[in-house]
Amino acid sequence: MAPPHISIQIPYPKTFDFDQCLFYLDRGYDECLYEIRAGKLTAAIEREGNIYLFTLSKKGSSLYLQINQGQRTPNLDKALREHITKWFDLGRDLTAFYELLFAEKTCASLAQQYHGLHLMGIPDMFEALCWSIIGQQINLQFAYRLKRRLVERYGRSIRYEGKSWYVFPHPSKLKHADPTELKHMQFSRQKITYLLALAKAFDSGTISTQHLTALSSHEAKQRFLTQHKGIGIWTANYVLMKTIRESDSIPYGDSGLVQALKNFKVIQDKREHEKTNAFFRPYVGWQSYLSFYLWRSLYDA
DNA sequence: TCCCAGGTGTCGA
DNA sequence: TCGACACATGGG
Repeated sequence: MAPPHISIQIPYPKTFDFDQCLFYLDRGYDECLYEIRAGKLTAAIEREGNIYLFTLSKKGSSLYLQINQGQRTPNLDKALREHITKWFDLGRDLTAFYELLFAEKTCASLAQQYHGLHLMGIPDMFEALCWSIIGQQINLQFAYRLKRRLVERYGRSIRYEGKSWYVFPHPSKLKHADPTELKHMQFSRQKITYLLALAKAFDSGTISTQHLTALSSHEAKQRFLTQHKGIGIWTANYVLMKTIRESDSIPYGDSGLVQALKNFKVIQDKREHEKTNAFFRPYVGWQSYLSFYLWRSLYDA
């Protein structure tokens, strides 16, 4: 175990506010892959077959990452740094986005209320796709419960101070999951079919982040994803936004997005597609961020 | 009981 | 291409 005083420093851009991000991560759902307590984030991560536990906190103008469990190596330091940078989108400065919000006026309050909130990603594409499928057409509370059952049954874990810390199940493990068992865990037949097919596709290499990022256009990426059963346009856009951080990936039709647009009086009905498009048009380059901020606004509505 | 929730697939016009 | 509908389950 690494001595507790050893920690990795991770710098962040001036538009970043750790507390805003922690608030988003800790919205009161039964999250099973990390824990937030007293301004610190603790989570497990799997690298090169080993599971490590780390805690992330803020001191001054840097984030500090402490490894609680697992042997520390230079490779691990680098991997953790990359993981946090991807998860919190630390490579991005939001100044231009805030200028746009102020210029467009309709949602200018977002720039003030959530200043420093970065788009919280899901770096692992398999996890992002599974999570999208789990969450389709059910309420988030139930979706989190299903995720917990899946993770605790098929995910690897590490013990630390009397508690198990899980990482998301690996495709090679999930592809062998028993459909009957998943049914007992309250997964619908559709979700079971989609999840098992997805696990097989990842395990065989049919779907991979490398394949996806190699495609040239947003449309090509959408097509690549939506040819798989269970992945529709909403899921494709959600994953492109959360995993490879496409800047203009709007999850059209999303019920939360529709609600937020109604709250801001942009639309009155979800079928007002042209009004929605016109609203998003000036935000090219930041449409994913705008969608994310609109989701965030729902928790204060 | 009814409607909705961070949808998707299928079918028929 | 588009709308209607089935799927599936919990919460308000």
